[in-house]
Amino acid sequence: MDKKPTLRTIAEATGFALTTVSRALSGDPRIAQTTRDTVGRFAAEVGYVPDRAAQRLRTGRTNVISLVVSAHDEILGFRGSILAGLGQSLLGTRYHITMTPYGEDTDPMQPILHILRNRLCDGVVFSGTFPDDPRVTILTDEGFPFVSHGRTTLAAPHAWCDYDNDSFAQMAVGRLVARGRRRLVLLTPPPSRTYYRHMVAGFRAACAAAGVEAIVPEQVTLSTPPAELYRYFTHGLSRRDAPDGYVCPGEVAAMAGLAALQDANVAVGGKVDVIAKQTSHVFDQYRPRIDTIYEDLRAAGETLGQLLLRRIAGEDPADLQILHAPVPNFRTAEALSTGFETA
Amino acid sequence: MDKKPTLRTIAEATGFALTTVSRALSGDPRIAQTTRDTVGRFAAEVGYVPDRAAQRLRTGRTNVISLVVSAHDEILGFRGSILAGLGQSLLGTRYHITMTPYGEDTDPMQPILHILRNRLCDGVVFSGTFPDDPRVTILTDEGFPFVSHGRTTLAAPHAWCDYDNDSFAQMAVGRLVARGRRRLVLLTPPPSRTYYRHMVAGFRAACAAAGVEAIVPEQVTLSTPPAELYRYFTHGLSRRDAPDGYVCPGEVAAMAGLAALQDANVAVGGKVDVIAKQTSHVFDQYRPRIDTIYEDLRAAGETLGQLLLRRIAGEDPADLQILHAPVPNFRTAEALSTGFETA
DNA sequence: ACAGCTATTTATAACGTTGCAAATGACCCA
DNA sequence: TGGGTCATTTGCAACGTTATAAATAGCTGT
Repeated sequence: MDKKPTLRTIAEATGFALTTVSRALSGDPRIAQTTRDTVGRFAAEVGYVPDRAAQRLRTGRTNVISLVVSAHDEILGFRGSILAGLGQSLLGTRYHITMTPYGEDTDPMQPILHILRNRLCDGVVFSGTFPDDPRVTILTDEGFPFVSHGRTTLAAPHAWCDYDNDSFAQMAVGRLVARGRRRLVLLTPPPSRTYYRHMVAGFRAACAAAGVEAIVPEQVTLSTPPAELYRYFTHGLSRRDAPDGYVCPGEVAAMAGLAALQDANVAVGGKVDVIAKQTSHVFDQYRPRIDTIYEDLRAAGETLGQLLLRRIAGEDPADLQILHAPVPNFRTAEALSTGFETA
Repeated sequence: MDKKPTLRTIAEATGFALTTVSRALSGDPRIAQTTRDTVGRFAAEVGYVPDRAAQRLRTGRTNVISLVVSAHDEILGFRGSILAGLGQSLLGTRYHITMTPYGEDTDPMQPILHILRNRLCDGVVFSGTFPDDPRVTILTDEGFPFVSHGRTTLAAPHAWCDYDNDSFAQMAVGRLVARGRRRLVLLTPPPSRTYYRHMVAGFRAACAAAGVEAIVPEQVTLSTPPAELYRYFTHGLSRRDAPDGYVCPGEVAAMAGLAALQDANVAVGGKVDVIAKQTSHVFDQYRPRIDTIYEDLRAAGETLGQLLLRRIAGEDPADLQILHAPVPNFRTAEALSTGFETA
């Protein structure tokens, strides 16, 4: 493989000046069409691709997007799905993706500050948003393009993509109530997250509207280790006023619950129902079948990418806010009776 | 936030020349210890970090590692786990990670050629290795540092990290035989992959040694859609000479099989056993409990990173080959009888 | 034919870093 | 005193690109 072609290579071969070649390749209208064609053709022929480092040094643009996620966001492909979607939306653009993981012990602010200080990218995507998220504040103040996965309660508008957890909870409650459940439990994310509020609000509202009991445990969350969740479920079963419907907005939590029910010989769908939020396809093959509601993380990643590109292009953040709707995946009557459903 | 400090900032402030500052910061022994201290202290104070683009332009080193994975490698966090481990091993080094996904339709060679042509990184990690993998050939020829997840049958040694699928199969067969199974099926990866050979070899050898029947279906693989796998399993149950043990080296396939058994009212662990390869922790919460064998993809990612760093440092590829051993996760006697086991 | 255009092209200088060759000064020994 | 050695520091150039300002050529209209 011969030496990498540069602008100089092309300039010498075509007889034009360096500047002209550079302009021609960027499609500058000041350069004659014929010249642009000649240069473009030759560039394609030798397989010229601009040197990213040189471009970056000169312009300050990095052509890089950073995905900043907690090393903790690992459960069943959260990270991979977001990443896949992001990659999809950036395919064919000049942008590359770099991953910036941070440990559970580390401050979520640290990677952001590092990026800001060293201009490591042209835009940031992050998840796990808090109501009063300092990352949003500083990025907004600096005028640095970003999109958060999740909303805040901050006054200044910023770009975000979020899942409608309020609707999710309402939909889940609606389904459980339709199946005759009267004492519902919602397992929640850690209360510090913004979406805790949306989810609990939707849950309480729907329960109140339906006139059923709403139980929101405080001692366990979706981040509680599975073994402990298992015990929580097992405990609940033996209580006199045992809950008869569980909303589990996480796959691991749902499986822990289902395991507890099955180990206690409680038929799922009989005395008790469990409804899960599904971000992978695990439950498609799970038995017994349960009702689930999808959250498409890959689509979220794709939206995040698209919004970020538009933000980088200068669009108003207030126009860059997208809420994804939950998609129910409820068992059919047939599946409920036979336990089997053709895929 | 004031302007980003550069070498010049430090040079002017300390009174040393640009070159001296650069050397002092890189710990060059030709620079006096006192100078190094002064410069180092001041750099830390103003928060100097070298500009990656400039370094890269000057030295040709990118300080970037590329993870090249198929957009298809998505199932239950394959990609995320490898990535997490890779990130772990690169934490604290000067390397960043970039993801280069390629579509199922695209040639796996394409991203490699692109990287090679444009020197987009200092080292490559890729997975899904073939026996006669052209990626290995070209990267070796070019002398470009890389580590493959998986082996080849090529003569020239190269750096790799692999999972011992031969042992996996033997271990799985051993367990099934110990439980009295006599007609065993191995679901395989697509035959084009190198590890297909290892796995089938281990499976056949172990079956022969134990004197049990070895069935290796050709019409279905781990990449077959779950619904079709489901039908394959259902079909097998009704045959006169029905298999009584299934080795499923993939979580989705295992769950499809288990769903088929349960829908057909065949007790898992009764007439038939299923043993799965587990790369996430889904089966920890799955009921009925089944025997599994772990493949730690996070550890694989970490090993891949470590090997790549050593390869970049110039170590002989022949010394950079690591095989990860399977870790059995078999049900205890108690769990087998009660169906319950304390976590 | 000449000023005044427009269209197109060009030279030069940076961006921040590091490799190379050379310079400076201090010290030592004859 | 002067040449030689050593430790330390310095100036210059270059990596490949693009922004700025300036130059050139070709035209127009009077």
